[in-house]
Amino acid sequence: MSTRRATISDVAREAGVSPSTASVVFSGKTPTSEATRARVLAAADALGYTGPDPRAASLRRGRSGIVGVVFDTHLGTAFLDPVTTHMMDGLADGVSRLGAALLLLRDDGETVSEPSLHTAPIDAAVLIGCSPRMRDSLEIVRGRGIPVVVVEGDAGEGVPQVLLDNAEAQRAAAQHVADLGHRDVVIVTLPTDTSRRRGWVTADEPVRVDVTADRLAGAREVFPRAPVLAAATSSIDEGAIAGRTIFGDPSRRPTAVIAQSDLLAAGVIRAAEEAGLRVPHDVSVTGFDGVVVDGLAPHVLTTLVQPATAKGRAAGEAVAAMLEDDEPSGLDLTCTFRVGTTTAPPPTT
Amino acid sequence: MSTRRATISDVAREAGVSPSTASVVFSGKTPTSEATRARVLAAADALGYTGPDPRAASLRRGRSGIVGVVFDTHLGTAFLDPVTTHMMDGLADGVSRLGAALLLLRDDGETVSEPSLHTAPIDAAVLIGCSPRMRDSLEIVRGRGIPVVVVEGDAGEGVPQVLLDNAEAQRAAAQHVADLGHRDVVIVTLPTDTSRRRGWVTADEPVRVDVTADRLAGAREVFPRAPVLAAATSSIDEGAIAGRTIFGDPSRRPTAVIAQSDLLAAGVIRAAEEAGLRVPHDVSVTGFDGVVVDGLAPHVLTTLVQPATAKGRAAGEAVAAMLEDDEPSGLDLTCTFRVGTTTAPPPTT
DNA sequence: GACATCGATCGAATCGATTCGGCAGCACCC
DNA sequence: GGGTGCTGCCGAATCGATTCGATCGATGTC
Repeated sequence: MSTRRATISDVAREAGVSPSTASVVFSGKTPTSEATRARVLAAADALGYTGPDPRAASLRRGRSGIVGVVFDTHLGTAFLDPVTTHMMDGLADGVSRLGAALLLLRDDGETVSEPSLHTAPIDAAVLIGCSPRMRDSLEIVRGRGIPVVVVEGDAGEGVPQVLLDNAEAQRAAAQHVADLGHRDVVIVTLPTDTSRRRGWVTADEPVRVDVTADRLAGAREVFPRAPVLAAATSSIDEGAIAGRTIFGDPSRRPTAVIAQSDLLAAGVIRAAEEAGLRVPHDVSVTGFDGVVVDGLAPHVLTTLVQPATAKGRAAGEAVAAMLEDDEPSGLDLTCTFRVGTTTAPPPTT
Repeated sequence: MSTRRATISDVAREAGVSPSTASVVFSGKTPTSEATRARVLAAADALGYTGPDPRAASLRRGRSGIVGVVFDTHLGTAFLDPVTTHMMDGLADGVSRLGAALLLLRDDGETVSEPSLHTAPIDAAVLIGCSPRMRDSLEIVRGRGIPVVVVEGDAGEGVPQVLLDNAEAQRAAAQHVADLGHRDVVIVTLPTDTSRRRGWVTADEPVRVDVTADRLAGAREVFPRAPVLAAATSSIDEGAIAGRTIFGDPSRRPTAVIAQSDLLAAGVIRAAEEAGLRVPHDVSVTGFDGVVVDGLAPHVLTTLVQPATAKGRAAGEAVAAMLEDDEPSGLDLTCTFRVGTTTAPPPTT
């Protein structure tokens, strides 16, 4: 019974047509008469043939219908971030017009087991962010001649990018804080490197993650001398850790904290409240992303709302365009500044 | 310049060996002399050959190294649920020993564009949950002769399942509530159907989603007559909506709410507090899942902690086993009951 | 010195479908 | 009735790699 599965040739023979005709019945690339069509379908049914083998089809076609999405973290970690989640959603939408599915790929440098970038049957790749490690991934993918789109990262010539006006947006938020009268500000950043080190960042230390660097640059335009504290990841817990560091020494408390993500901001707020500070009365906090942070109520974060879903969709559409030999068009998206209830003038002491 | 890419035959010719030898150098399936190995690698380098075409390889091998994960929701929606997220993480781990990657597939019934279950080059599939729609997916996949593992769903003979003791666990939690003295209880369920209808569920109404049905059965063992309210999805917001419905009429307020997920429970708690009720003094709330719900502090949810990551890993390993022709072993996992600060005896009025 | 042994390499078949030029049949028109 | 234009189907080449039995030298043994 369990001999090998039927092939399209078997079906063709059973239906009394040539393999090419049978193929055409399934793909619909060429018109066929209603009669043969029915015969082929009946034969397929009789033989339990469920359609062309995608492996063979993709070899011949040179297309697999799969777009790889490359992360540089544990998937669970990546999906913890609502921004990523929304972006994936947009991405799925964006590539769906291609009829493509998304393959989750992780490039953590030294994975030996190999479903990796080197060997995955993908038509195109989307790189999320652009840490140094990602740059390696980029090389690999380009080496394979696979079209690639980079979301929020600098990718070099010929690679369409989906960018956010991180620097300018963050500058605007910082300016808002400055306009309120704050002078004593601490900046809490996203990871500065893939090594995920946590701690104070000196002024001349290189920041290797584009998003982090851009937002930092924007904030520094307004507050060039503000102390900078890097978090190990974007999460409420990490924000709280940073917050405890910041508010731990009562003699050196800032009047405002500029966080590079909403999750971090939420954590900072939590830490502030733990330390007996009221937000925004004693300390102002700004975020970045504009995601819904559960448990932040009744606060409404002053933040930069970024179009996360649109970002994903744009990337998906750029991929689709490249695969259809259209011009690979990148896209620059802009954030919207939203004033919430977590910023106010500094305490008048 | 941009002629077609080099093939392994080109490399072989350039290196002065046969294609088979070149192939073997890349796959390492057969020992080769150091000298030829070096020559082949050099030739590959010279021609810009970056390794075997995965499409051709997978055709010949009959394996693609890809495991499909099938969802029946928007991906963004699915990933909003921390349980799913953790499970994906475990899954990625579990299949990694195969060197396989995960392909995100959505089966929303009528998608016409076709990266779908019918045509995806997957070696195996993992179905998450088992709504009626999923049962169709199951048929499709089995029709293609692809090994499949079902997580928390009834799949029929021969399909390994990764199950949770939903009914028993929920019964235990309900019993705890009963032991505290509660008699007036409302149950808030996960969606009962893919149509995602929200609202009261009558006693004889069929519940088509296995997880929902099992947990409901467990709760009903203790509270057979408790009113049942279905949420449209598992989220804090939905929980809050349900909570507002429940606490909206002051004359008919229950003393305890059994929610089928932590997110729902968190929402119910929020709604209770909106209505001026204190948890657990005025109303007790239990959850299910044991995930970390941001913003629930200072409450610690009384809930059933499920091993979400282990669930995913088990599914991944079952897949790996099937592909290696081992016995497909399912697994029954158990939840741990955790008493938190959201349950207490009913108010003594 | 002949023969068995072992390791590295080669040849040819194969995986399963798609594609495209060509060809047969038919209807239509003048 | 012969030429023209369509439709619908067929054949054969092709996509790029893998696999396995055969081959070929070289080494080791008696």
